[in-house]
Amino acid sequence: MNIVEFEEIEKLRSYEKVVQQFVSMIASGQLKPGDRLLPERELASRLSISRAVLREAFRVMESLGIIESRIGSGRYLPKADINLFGLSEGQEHLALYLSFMEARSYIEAGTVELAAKRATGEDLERIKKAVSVEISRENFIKSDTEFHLAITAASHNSVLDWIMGSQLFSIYFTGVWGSEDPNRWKQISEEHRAIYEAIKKKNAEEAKGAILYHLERVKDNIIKVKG
Amino acid sequence: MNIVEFEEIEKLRSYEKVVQQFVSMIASGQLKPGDRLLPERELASRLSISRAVLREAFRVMESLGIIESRIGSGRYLPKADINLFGLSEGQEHLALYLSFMEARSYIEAGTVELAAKRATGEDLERIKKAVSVEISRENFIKSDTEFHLAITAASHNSVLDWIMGSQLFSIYFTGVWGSEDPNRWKQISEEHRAIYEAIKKKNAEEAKGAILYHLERVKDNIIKVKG
DNA sequence: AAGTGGTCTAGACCACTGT
DNA sequence: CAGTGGTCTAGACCACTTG
Repeated sequence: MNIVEFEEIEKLRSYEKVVQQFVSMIASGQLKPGDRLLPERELASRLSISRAVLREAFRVMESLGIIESRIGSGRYLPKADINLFGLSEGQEHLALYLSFMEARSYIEAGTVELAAKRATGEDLERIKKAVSVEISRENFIKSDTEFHLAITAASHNSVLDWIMGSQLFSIYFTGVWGSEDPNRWKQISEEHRAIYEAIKKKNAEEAKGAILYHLERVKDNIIKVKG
Repeated sequence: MNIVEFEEIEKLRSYEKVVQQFVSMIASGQLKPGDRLLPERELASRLSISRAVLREAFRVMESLGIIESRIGSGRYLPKADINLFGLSEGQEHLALYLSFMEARSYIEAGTVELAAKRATGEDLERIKKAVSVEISRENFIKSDTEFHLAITAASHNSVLDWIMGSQLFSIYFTGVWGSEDPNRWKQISEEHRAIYEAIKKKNAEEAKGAILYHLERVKDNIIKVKG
């Protein structure tokens, strides 16, 4: 996984910018499951891009499962299974988030376990650096994401790497789920540090326990705030 | 995840057919890491499709990480170390496959655990049906894939569903890893059945143990044959 | 019937790479 | 310099869904 360096980029292709724009609208909740997008032709003119580029973006989003095209009808955000977590209408957003956290608990149980076994000195440096950053409102998403991707890289498994770095996952990582509570920021730092220490000690079981605890806390915190 | 019914479909969009064609060429080893594809304009005329459709296909493959576009140079299959295929080469080939199996062990530990908790009668029917098929050389990939996707569906987690059903995973599922040994087919059926029974009993721990055992056996079998 | 996605045509110009 | 991807234009026709 590449480190996301916010300074350099900006050389994205047109279609990638479009995807990012939609991804962030989904992440922020401006676009919700079940919503219908504007017609392709109209969207193209509003965004000042050609239909061709817009369609490239749609294809990618389609393959990510974040939109559905229905011939003769339009493009939609797939409806979420809200029943699952005992949620009610209007909480589809939260339903998706809980599925995501659930999936992460399995996937990251894997990445930390492997990281504990395989992390090189360089890997540990990157994780340590991510842990050292003091969390603030501004850098919350960036530093949290970097911490989890640093562990992923240390797991040296290209498939897990692909999953954690996928555009779909970035929807959640860049979502509106950041905590506003400075006390929670401190706790997060401590939880991250515990994971780091366990990996450094090459104690896979401890690392696994630490990340599961961390993800559980993250989830509970969101439910408390949004649920 | 939708059930793949080979009888009905065929109504794929043009770009999906193109993606499938490339995916199967990668899975079969006709295309290898480092290979350069033909120029976009030439490929379009050879496949008798418009440049626009071909580009849609390339965008999707790009987002899957299975091709890279280099302006002014061409499109390439990523080199072996970072990439996710190489299914017909020697050693990297195997390393990649092991990454995949490793990732699956974590992900499917999740899907079976959740399936044991959440599977509906309908879900169990689908899994049972998949287990009931007698494995042969012809249906090996299809029936094995269907079994694992049926469990995934029963987990009722859209994120895990997306991962297991992704085109990237299909490269491995449709790869050259099928066993040729009829005795092994029988064992696979038994292992599948054990997983099914555990899910049916809603015994998550047993289901987890059963799938980890199964995946371990699959892996060992491949190493024995290909390693 | 109108709206919308799916696909195509037949070009064009730019930016970049490699020789 | 020629080749190649990135993007665009300005249309067109078909198949399908919805009212």
